Amino acid sequence: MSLTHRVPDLGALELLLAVARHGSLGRAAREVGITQPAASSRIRSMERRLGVALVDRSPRGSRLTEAGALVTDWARRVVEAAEAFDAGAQALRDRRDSRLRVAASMTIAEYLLPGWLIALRAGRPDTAVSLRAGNSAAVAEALLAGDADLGYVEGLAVPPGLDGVVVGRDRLLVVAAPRHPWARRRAPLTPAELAATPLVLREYGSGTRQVLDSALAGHGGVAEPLLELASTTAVKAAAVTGAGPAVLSELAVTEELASRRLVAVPVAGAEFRRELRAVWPAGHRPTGPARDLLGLSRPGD
Amino acid sequence: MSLTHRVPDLGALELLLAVARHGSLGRAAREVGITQPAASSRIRSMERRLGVALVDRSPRGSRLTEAGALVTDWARRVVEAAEAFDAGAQALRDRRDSRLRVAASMTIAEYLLPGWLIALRAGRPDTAVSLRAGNSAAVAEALLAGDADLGYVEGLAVPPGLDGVVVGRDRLLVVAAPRHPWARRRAPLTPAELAATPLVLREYGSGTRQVLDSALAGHGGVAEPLLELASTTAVKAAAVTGAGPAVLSELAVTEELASRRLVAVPVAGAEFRRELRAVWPAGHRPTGPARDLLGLSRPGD
DNA sequence: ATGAGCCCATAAACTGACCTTATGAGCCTC
DNA sequence: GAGGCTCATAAGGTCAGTTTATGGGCTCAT
Repeated sequence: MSLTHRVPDLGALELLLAVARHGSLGRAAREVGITQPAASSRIRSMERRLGVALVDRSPRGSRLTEAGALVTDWARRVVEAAEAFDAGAQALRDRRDSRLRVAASMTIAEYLLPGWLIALRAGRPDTAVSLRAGNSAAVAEALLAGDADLGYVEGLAVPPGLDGVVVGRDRLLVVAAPRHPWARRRAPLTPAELAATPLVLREYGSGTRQVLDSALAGHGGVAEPLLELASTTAVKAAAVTGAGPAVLSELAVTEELASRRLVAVPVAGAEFRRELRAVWPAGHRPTGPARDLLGLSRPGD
Repeated sequence: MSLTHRVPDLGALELLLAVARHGSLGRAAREVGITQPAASSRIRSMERRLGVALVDRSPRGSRLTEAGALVTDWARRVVEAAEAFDAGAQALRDRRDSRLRVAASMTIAEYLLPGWLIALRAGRPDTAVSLRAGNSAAVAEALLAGDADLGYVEGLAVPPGLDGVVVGRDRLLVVAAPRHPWARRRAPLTPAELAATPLVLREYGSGTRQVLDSALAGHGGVAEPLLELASTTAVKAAAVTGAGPAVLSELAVTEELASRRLVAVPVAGAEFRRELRAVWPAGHRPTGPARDLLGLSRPGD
């Protein structure tokens, strides 16, 4: 039936990665903390389930088969997503009294922060991080009230009372399903055309909506939306199924663009960039773990 | 301990997504094929494990909490990776006698094909697909011998005896850890500099290596590699930890670039693009399921 | 050549997570 | 207030994955 019955569980995938690294079932077993027979049986049952031999066993160790190498690469992506899940969830848990309290806008919390937290944990395993997600105003408020040590916002400017540095850039992209007429255009869209067309947008789109509104203000403003949906993913899904063009953060659609489930439509003349900034109360440069995290998120310096 | 104890299993994540979609535990349970009490207990145990309330229960249904919405988005990425795993693995299983036999180069098989197969399954659930991965020569051979119905290759030209269409473009990027001096350069690298620098490269890098060699042939050829590693991921890992600059497919590093674990270094004057092509025996345009898959991979037409 | 040390496989028994069925309680609509 | 929906709790069954114990194959050094 469903995924669960066809895809091995995370433990099995981790075990497979360990086998790939070590070239031995026994040593892989030790790494993930089980005994060798358990590993043997688990890999075998995974091979049965997939119907493909994954490792070549020999008295001198085990190597991945060609198919095994491919499966391992797919498994790695699943495990990496699970690590990001874990890093985010762990930060979400420690509501109060954490050593490092971070407040971030939704896009950053969703797509970037988990990666930074994985890196932070690699360097400082004992740092407990807590995370609050909200719009720019909420982030600023948390920082100024002393409820957060470091913030991340996306938008056009640093909120008043805060200092900040740019840690990345994001673009809003106009995307459409490959079958949509816009996907085949030669000429870029004009801002006026975009403004006149009903789009699929986020409902509570503070970040996205704000940039879009200000970019199109001079062209008559954004048209009445075709659909207003509650989550980024809902918007993506609507766009993929061809409901209409959507405007989404570049970070949210890298996957879909690579696999061509969505196509980016160039727009002439309008600037849809927005800065991603780390912010803190004016005059109080972050110290301690906040400084470490800041360093990870702007690694160029 | 490890990931498995902190991250809910795939079934629980799917259930959570179903709850988000339906706004009700009971209906979500029905969707994933379990009973309502099972769903209730599973969601509860997930909340206990994460230490965060995920859904607001009420006599009129259940809605995600704010934290729940964030967790659900992370969960979705895990589930999507699992779906890609499944699509790939399923194709790998049906070695022989499948209705649609695909041969693809490694990069395409790894990063793009699973997405296309998910889409193919959505439209034609009963099509059994089999997959062989290999370099361009192996793909061509399989097609000409009648062992494959459709092929995908990356490279500079269509192999002799085949027809093909471009289904996408890929760039090779020079990437370095954020702390590497190249990450802070203002001026683009010159091809000669690149050619003179020892790099981290794939060992059996037919595709990547071929493009790199030909692009740098006029500048003295590629220097002796710093490291030669067996998998794309090993190369990425080495680059991230600062072993040295690497040259990798854009498709392989979108994640790392977005989270700034790696930085792309511009190169002046050298063209590192390569075409991704669907190919078939000359004169035998694909029909049936092969045509469907071809349509999915070049959705622009 | 023979024993030590690595590799993996198999067998039997234990454990626990997850499932189902059965039931109850709260809220809303008619 | 009956019937619809919602979710929670309790009791019992099932099965995957675990451990411990054992055996066989290969290689290397003595």
